[in-house]
Amino acid sequence: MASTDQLTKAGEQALTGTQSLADRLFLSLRKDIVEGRMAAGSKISEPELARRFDASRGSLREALMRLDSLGLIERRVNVGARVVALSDRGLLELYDVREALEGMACRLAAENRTDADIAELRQMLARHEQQEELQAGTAYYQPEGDFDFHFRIVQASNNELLIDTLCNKLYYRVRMYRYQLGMASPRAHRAFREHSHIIEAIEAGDGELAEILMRRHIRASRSNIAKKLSSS
Amino acid sequence: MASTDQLTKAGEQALTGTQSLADRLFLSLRKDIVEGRMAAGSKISEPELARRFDASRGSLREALMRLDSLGLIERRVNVGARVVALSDRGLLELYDVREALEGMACRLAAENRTDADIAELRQMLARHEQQEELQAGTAYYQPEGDFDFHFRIVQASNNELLIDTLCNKLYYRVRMYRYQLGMASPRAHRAFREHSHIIEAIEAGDGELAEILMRRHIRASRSNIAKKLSSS
DNA sequence: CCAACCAGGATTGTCGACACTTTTTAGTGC
DNA sequence: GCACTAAAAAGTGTCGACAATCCTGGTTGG
Repeated sequence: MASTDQLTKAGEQALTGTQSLADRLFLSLRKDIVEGRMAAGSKISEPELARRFDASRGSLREALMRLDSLGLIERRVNVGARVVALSDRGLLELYDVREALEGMACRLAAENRTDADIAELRQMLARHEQQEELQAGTAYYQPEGDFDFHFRIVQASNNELLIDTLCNKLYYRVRMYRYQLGMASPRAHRAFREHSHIIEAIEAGDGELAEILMRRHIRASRSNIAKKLSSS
Repeated sequence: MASTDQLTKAGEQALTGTQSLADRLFLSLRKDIVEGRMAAGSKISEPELARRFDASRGSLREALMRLDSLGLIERRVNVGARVVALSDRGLLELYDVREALEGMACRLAAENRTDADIAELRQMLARHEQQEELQAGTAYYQPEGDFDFHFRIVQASNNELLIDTLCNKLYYRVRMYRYQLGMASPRAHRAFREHSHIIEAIEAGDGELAEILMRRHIRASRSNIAKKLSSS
């Protein structure tokens, strides 16, 4: 339950200019929820949080409102807010939505590809390969490497709505599940090859193939998780 | 600019129980934006709106916060909020996201179909057919009928995240474009046949086909719009 | 004439206090 | 001991006021 308690007042405001107190509260709370410092399903007390962050309840409520529309907390009128509960079903639903959206993102990335995008994707893949050779085995398909990959492809889709929906909304829920259920998948080598083939399809401008490969990639991950869930 | 000015204090609270003032403000403003009573791209003055709705700025700000995360307004720190601007690009982006998500919804609806869902879909289609025969021609593919159809299928997907994303978020943007650009498509008969085939695929439990047909259906509509846009 | 600068006014961000609702707790009767 | 009631405590919803910031128009200097 112990939180960071320190709002990075100066940090992170390079890009967007100054940010409000409510913004910082929002970012800080989002981090705490995603990384499990606020337990999933636990109740949220506005006065207590306001004291802890040394802010007024009004500003805090603004932050909570935004967490609500991110789907990270649930609010009920006159009752209060709780951190959203994690469930097997919720995780599987997330995979289905990602399959649809990231498949489309991958198709668009292939259709609108630019030299810069491809160069960056290839470079990232090379980095991952190096890393994989070093820590042969289970290391690659980790939050970091895998996430970078998916994140980058979505960015290359050139569809603002898609980028916003995935990168600014859904991915926080994904991260929350990863952190808290500790998804260390044993699909390291296979996942790397799949990533490689996806980039090839994008480079070739083959949107249809790129989408199919991305969907398979995500579906395979989903099956893997589903199997693990059913056996516990 | 003249608004409804009357918050339905009693209405709509049957399902969720009592709703807060901020809730009602949110619903009312959302309606005004979607239906164009607040012009797209226009600036929003918090004090003015608060006076108009006879509410405090705090409650109003809560409503604005939620409109922001719906993507219906855009806020900038210390500057204020504007109703989101409509653009050709934004409309086309919306279609791509819908194609991905509704395609998936359609697949899931086929895979998890229930007798109740199918009965309701068939019944709705029959209603639309009747309506089409009456007003032969351009009447069917109208906001109402078409929207009901897509809405119902998404509901049948049995994926809470998908339902929430489409029905409680994206569709308001869709409605906004429909209202304000007045999309009266001449695809009446064809669209109806497409709907019919989609339902058949769902009824047959053929998720793959159902998804393909839905994606084609949406993509055809997108092409239609794209053509119209480029010729103006 | 144009650019930079500087009030004045208006708008946004933040706060503390009050009203109402829900939950908890203490008490009473059976 | 248990169920029901009622008071009190805690929590949420709403409001009005103050402080910080931004936009507007006019002014000054080059």
